[in-house]
Amino acid sequence: MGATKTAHFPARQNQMAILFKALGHPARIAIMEYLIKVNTCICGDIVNELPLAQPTISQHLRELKNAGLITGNVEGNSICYCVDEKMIARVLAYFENVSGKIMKKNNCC
Amino acid sequence: MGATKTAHFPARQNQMAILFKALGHPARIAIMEYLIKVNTCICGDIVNELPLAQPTISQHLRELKNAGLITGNVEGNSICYCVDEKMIARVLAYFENVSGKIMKKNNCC
DNA sequence: AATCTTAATCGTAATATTGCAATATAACTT
DNA sequence: AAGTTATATTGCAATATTACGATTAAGATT
Repeated sequence: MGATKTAHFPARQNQMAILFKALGHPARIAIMEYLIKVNTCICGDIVNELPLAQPTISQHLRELKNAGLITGNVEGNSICYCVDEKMIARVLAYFENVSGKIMKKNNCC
Repeated sequence: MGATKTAHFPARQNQMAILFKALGHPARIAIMEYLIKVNTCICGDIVNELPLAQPTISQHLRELKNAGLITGNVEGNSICYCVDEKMIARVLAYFENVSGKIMKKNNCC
């Protein structure tokens, strides 16, 4: 006991959870927002931008990349990271769907 | 070391991270989706719906409530949980904003 | 080639999360 | 009041996450 019972849930729910989990840390929110702000891809600038050590940033970048939220392209010496629009669109679509279902009626307690 | 350096990030980013973190578990996604599906508020039915023990569900419900994603109202013997539309709307707005900023131009690597 | 720069990886300590059995609490039922 | 039902809390084991110093890997620069 202690590990998430991933196998007991449908793949779709697991996938959404992976996306949200990746966004569930202020450093990773900050990285995403910075990437969106500067648009053109950045790498080690993030280390200068955030109050965390380089290995920690690298670790957070890997998690965002594993979740599919960003991509990293080797560019000579450095690595160029950028937001993956498709994933953002996917999360947006999820909430639009959810939001629509709630709005229908919410005669709750 | 080991704890998130919350104090080093702006409150807004911390708040968004709390919301996403709460959604970052398949059981909590399942609970949210179930609540949305049945609309009218439910309590212990969730225990029958999901493959987790009652204390575990109770714990997940508390986390969703702490994040502000659901509300729980005492109704006689049982407790009636429901989705908080305001929070869903807030997350939706976040992604609409983010999505709009990305769409502008994404001439990335 | 020696050095510098950039970023990943390794190892590890501190802390958080997940899950559940056992127990507690609170309201309802008889 | 005693029993039932519904949910929360406690305590704990297993596992995951967070953060970083030290090191490594790989391309760039001199």
